[in-house]
Amino acid sequence: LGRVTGQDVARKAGVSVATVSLALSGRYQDGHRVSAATRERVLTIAADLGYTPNHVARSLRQRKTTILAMLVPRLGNPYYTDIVGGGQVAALERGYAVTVMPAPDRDTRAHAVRLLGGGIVDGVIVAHHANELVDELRHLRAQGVQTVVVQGRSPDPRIPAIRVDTEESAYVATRHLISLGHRRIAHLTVLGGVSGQPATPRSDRLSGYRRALVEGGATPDNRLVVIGGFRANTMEAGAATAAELLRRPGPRPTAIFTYNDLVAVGAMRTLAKAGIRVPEDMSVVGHDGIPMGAFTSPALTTVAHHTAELGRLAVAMLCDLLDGRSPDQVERLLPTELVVRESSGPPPAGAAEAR
Amino acid sequence: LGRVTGQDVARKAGVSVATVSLALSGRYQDGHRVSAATRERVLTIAADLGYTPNHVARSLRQRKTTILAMLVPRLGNPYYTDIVGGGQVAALERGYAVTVMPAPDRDTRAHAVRLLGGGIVDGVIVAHHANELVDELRHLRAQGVQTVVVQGRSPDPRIPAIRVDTEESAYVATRHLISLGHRRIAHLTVLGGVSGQPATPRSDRLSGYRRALVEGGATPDNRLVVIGGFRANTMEAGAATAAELLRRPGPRPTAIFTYNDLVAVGAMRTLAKAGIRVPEDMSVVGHDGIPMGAFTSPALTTVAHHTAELGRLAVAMLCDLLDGRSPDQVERLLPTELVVRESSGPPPAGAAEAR
DNA sequence: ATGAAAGCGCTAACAC
DNA sequence: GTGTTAGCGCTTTCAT
Repeated sequence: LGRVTGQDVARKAGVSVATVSLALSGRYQDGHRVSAATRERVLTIAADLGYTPNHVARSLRQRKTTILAMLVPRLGNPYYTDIVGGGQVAALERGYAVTVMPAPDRDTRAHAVRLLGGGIVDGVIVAHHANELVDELRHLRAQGVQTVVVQGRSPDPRIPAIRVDTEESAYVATRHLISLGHRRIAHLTVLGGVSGQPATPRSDRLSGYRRALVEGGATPDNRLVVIGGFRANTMEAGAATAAELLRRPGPRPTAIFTYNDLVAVGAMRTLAKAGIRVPEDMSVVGHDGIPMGAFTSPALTTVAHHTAELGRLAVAMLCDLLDGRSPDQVERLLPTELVVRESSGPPPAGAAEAR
Repeated sequence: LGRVTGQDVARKAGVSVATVSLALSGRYQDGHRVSAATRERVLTIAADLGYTPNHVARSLRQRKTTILAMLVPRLGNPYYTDIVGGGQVAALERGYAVTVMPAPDRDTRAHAVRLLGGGIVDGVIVAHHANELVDELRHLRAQGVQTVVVQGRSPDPRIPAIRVDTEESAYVATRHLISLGHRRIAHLTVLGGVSGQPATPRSDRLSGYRRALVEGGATPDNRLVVIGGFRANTMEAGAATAAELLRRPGPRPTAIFTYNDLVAVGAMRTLAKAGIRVPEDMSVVGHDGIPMGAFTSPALTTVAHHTAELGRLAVAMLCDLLDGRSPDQVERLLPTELVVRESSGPPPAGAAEAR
């Protein structure tokens, strides 16, 4: 379908393509300028014809796309989409557009990385359990595509990372429960790992949880740790792991700390169906602070990340990289914030004996 | 940062760039083939050098990007992200990658449309109250970028649309409440409209709601209709409009039908805080069937769209368009499904007198 | 102030 | 089988 090109505009305006480009770019540099008259004419004709410069050709020529990509595992988790939201406003301020590539599985991930490595964007922000994407990150870097990691470790000094200290935030969440008087605290978590290596539960949160437990004089008990599958950071998985927890023999926990807020929401659903009241019978504390947590009943106590800020800063770092400025620090940590709402309270009266 | 090009590979392999292209493309057509030996050599050298074809150059040459864009208002609403998810698998099956462009406001929307019109993708799926995007849609079409509308009207016979009949689904939702015995049914809705024209509440759902009311022998009462602001299809807006509803004088409704599930979740939160039990004191029925609705307490009764299918079919239609096949129908309607969960039940015993 | 020409990296037509 | 050549649509020297 005959797209209208700069050539068409040039012909109709009786000028050269170079002039069309100059007129439209509005760049008044060097001795190169275009008279107000021709400029005007070119502009009207371009508008008449509905001319839009071919962005692909421009990108090829300028070796610059003015587009940033954000690679996320899936859009179903508001945690990632909130990061994207923050990143997008920061990008727009700097003249970049943001495009989101969801890569839920191996195939789409491979496809996405191949494309991104092909220079269709100037840089990419990887918000994607980045520890599992080391190869992909290196590949992108090798192609000259600048990258910044969000909420993952930097695999390379030239790839800056920004994240939240999840060991610490898990510690804070668990300590909150301890300070309420809980001693039997369960943890619902998720399997993770780099391909080719044996899978282990995501260890940061687990160790923060254990640290708080030990510090509070409670002995970590593996029967209280339920490990969901690989992509088990979902409401479904939360419901399933909570059900598994309730099935296990032995005295019940009086509180649950979950991998993230989605898991907490799923767990609360299972508890409600089992007739277990939150927080009277059992407390629930989530992790990451997605908006949904403020609207559940009871509203969810959580350790909130500053998600939008995370995205904002990632974009800022990426733009610095693109401008040739290397960032002051390779790994940047953002603080978290304990948000106490309604789902956490003191353990039930009878629980002390069960201890 | 010296990207490695096909030229580099050619030089090192002692062949021409054309051969490199041929070898890598693996296309065995016409008389054009490359000997197994050179093919092998090119491949290893390419791998050694870490060569990735420049996708921008390829796109320019082939006038084909093999990328599809999905334009969505924002990522915070799972409704849209579920559509994207469905679209993505369909796209991948056909060899296309999907990229998501969130366009929450005027600026980003303009930016996105300019880019998309510049040929950076082969086609775009607009899942974006498309009635408000008529100009943008026409612009894209004029640029030769194929477009398909999801959940909006087709503004042009050459732009196919796929959607759910929301008048009907609102009718079904309301009729469900009527059949449970409710007569005072409130509706929380959202302001919409095309720019330049006076804003009105999104009329489809409102009229389906009214139709069911009239049919059920209940008189529509505007005091029971609360209209949120422009982008009020959120949990926050649901909480606010529900609060507004409770503040209004006159007998309380025994049920609420909401614009969508997010609004329902927000409304349920307000009801819970006001000590109003759902469904014993008041029923709530949502609309669109996002996953979250299955995990609230009580679980949300809703009219589910087949969201993933919507995305899947949109991509199928778009690919047909790209292959030169025009779709059988310009507007395609998908059925909805009433999902009765826990948030709807008979009105409280005393409610009959209040009628 | 404007035009001619080169070239971004790739693929496809054609020649050999 | 493989190399040569042209050209996708744009921007950007360099002349004029």
